[in-house]
Amino acid sequence: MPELPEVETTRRGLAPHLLGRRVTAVVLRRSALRWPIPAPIRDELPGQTVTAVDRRAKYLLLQAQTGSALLHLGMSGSLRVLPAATPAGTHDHVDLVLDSGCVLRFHDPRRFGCLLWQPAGSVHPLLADLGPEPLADGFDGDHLWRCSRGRSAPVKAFVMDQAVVVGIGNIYAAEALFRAGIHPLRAAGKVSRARYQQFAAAAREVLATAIDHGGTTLRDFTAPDGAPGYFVRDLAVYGRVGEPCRTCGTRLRGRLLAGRATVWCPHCQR
DNA sequence: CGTATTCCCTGCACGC
DNA sequence: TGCGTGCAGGGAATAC
Repeated sequence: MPELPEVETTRRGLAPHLLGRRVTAVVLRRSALRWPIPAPIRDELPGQTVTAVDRRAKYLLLQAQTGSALLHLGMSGSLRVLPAATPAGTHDHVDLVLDSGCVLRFHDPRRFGCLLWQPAGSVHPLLADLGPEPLADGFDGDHLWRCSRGRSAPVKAFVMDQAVVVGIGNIYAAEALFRAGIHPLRAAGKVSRARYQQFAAAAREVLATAIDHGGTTLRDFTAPDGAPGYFVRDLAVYGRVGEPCRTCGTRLRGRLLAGRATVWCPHCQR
């Protein structure tokens, strides 16, 4: 599902098609995804040129002159660049028509995604309280250790909190915790500084490798050229409940944690 | 403030 | 074959 690597894969795929292109029209086949699509997307964006395609956390920002289009893929969203004449299918909610003869098409069956507008010079409230980027300077084990003191929530929920560190969702939390040898149910405040340093390194490695492999495709995700992500073959624990641990052979355990499927190796993770 | 729970939505895998 | 049920999950909203 779209976590940081899938959003970054999308960003990299979109950039060459969008940079320097003018949005000639916006086609809204649905007025709201998770939230109503604000008027400036329809009224202000057409005629403007895309000057940058950025990512912050799991959000994509298409920078234009008077503001930025802010996109979130939610659970099932994907963006494709297609020839303008390509007929729209079910759940193809929005097209940004480009002066290149292509359209940027937003497809999202479950409609947990969003398309919002951020006026130039302002920061959208959704972006205001986000934690550091895990692949940038400013994120390390000490940051996690300091944030976690006194927190009794399970460490898995803690590292998925976007105010603590961004971009880590259910899949990559499970994978990074496995690589760091940390049990997902352990209280965040009881995890040592050294363990958080291991986790930070593991998270960087998992995210970077997943980006190299074009993300993880379980069902819906595709890159803008339609390609699936191949990191699914590298998953050590996610989706493997009851199967043997690839390190020690122990049967992987699973349970629901804060509404999320959680998987771990009872031997390798403490 | 922190934590746990609910809800939004559709498609698909199940079991009967 | 078809129908009901449960699950998938990002993250805001809500309750405590």
